[in-house]
Amino acid sequence: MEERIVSMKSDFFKALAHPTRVRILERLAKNSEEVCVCELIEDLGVEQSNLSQHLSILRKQQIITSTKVGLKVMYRIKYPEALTILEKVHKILAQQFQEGEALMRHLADR
Amino acid sequence: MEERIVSMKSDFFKALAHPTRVRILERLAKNSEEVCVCELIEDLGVEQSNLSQHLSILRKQQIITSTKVGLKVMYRIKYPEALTILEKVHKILAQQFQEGEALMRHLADR
DNA sequence: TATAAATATTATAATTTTGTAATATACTAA
DNA sequence: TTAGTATATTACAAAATTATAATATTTATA
Repeated sequence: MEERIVSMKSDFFKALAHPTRVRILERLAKNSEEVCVCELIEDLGVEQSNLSQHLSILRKQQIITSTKVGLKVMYRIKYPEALTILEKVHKILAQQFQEGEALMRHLADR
Repeated sequence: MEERIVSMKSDFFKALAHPTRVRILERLAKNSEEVCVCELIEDLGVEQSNLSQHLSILRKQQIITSTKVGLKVMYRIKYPEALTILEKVHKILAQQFQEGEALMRHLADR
């Protein structure tokens, strides 16, 4: 049971473990209103099909939700706590930058 | 450049996106002291080689650090903020449980 | 009803991640 | 120096993730 919770936590992190999905959340965070898929396609510059799959992954984790309005589908963040997690990661990276570690490590692995 | 930061954020989440790595962090969080690899092997019940690789991934992201003491290598959490992130995820899951969503979704995808 | 627009789903090949097994390294003690 | 202990690294096959392309679904409108 504890086993299962751990697995659910790692699933949560998996949902955030892709640049496009991080960008989706940051875009939704910007104007805390709903954003339609069409606008996300424009702003993020990714393929419609690809974006749709990434949205699906975030939706399954209940990090975002959507409502259909006419032809369009509007997405918004469901758990604002997810945003504070993103902010915390940003702060950790900032700290690592100060110590000169973050960028070097990042560059090393490419 | 912003592009690169987004990529570093998703790399950070990737480091947490595995049950064994979540368990490593939670084990290190328990007694906020150092823990040797041998103890982690015991407690987590995973292969030595496998554990070592997971430790390596967390080390690269600077989430943990190690010091060698004789034959043993002691690990500890480097950025305590990483733990608060884990706690936040726990709270989000708890909320989702209350709404009856979390477990169902988890079970559905197996 | 037929067409078009917006989004989702499916299939699939390429890439990445993972676990196991084997080997290597670093340190201690005899 | 030799043997033993603790941990890391490497090689590789299996499993999971990803992007692209093709197709399907839903809704609006002519």
